[in-house]
Amino acid sequence: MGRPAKFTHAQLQSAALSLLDREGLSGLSMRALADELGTGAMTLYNYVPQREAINLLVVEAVIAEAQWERRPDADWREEVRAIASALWRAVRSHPHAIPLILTRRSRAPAVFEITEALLDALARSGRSGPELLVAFRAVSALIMGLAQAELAGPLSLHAAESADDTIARFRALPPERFPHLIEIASAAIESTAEEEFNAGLDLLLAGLDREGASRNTA
Amino acid sequence: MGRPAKFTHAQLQSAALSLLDREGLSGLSMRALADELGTGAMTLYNYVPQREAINLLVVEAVIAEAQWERRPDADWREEVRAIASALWRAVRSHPHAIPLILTRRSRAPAVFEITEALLDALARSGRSGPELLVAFRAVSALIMGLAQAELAGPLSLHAAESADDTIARFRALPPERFPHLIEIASAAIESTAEEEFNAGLDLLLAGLDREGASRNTA
DNA sequence: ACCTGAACACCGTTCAAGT
DNA sequence: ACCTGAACACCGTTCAAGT
Repeated sequence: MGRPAKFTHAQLQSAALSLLDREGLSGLSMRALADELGTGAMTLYNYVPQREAINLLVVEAVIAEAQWERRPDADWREEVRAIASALWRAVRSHPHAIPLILTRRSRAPAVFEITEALLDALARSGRSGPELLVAFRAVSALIMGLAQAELAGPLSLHAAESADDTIARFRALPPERFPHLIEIASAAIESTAEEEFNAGLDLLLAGLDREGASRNTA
Repeated sequence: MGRPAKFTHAQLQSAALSLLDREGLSGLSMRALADELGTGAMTLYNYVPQREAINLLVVEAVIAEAQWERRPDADWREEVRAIASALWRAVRSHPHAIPLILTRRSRAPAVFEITEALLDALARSGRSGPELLVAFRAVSALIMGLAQAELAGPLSLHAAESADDTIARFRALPPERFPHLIEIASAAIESTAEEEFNAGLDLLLAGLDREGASRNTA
């Protein structure tokens, strides 16, 4: 922590994120990031011990974008929904960062805040200890899994290939072997990611509700 | 096609997977894979158009390992559980492949088979079209998200750091700000990945059951 | 047809040197 | 203390050449 210093940590962070958004995962290199900042590659090592720290910086930035209205006295289902949606939206708005987030989200300090908020909401369903852990695991797995699914295709229409190509690829499958695959591919064409996320979360919330209720009455 | 050919496709595939298992994601390079096979890097391009095809080969191999007992007349919940567990186990036994699987699973033909089987089981809950799509999305997001969560820590004890280190890291968090985080970290120490997976899947199955039931009686 | 070495344009990072 | 160019050990891939 000396004097002037050419860049701030925040400058590195936002330059890295915008470079990633613009050029994709393979475009985020030390050399390219240095270029983006108008300096040489080695200068970055004055701010960061290794390349991996840039990845963490990016994950931190994306998670920090998740903002929601805190309402500690709202129904716990509403609160879970608000937090989960905020996280899902933040992640989705930086699709190239998703592989990084999936593998590093728990090493980013910013995730502690939103995780604690989610846990607080889930705890109000009457869970604690191992049950709280499982509820948390399930909700966050669902959020990240659904955010990811969009990128992984082939049910996604927003990938490199067009909707027509996707339909064509599924039409090419033998219908007697893959009738349901063809069925959901058709359904996917008419649905949006938001609808699917909300409906998927509803399924899990129904399970959380029911399991909580059955235990409360037992 | 062609004559002799130095290697079979299956040889490439299993060499790539064992190299990945042994050396990790960064150890799986064209040059290292060629070494593993006792040839030069450029030879691989006789079998594969680009590096990315190696990734797909690996994903294909892992998914193909998911085997389960087909029982088309069993209760749909049991069938979903059997298929989901098989997939989860296959993925978990190749942890270094997880980032590849997450982002490429739907481009691997082997995934069509198991997906159709999962869809068939889910369809027996009385769902079709958009509802079947959402049920499928939720189940597969949960499987992949839970398989991934283990690697991402910090609630994982199987990562590079020891259990004591993990506990210490959470003890260092201010308890008044992160009470629930500390609570589930303690719970995680005494639970296994299998227990968490089964309990998480139970939550979702309860939701699938309830939503299905309410619709059937409406 | 299948094979392969040399070479090119990239990486992250070490080292040694500058102020 | 912060900065930085040269150099090293890697990448994936093109090209041109071998059988």
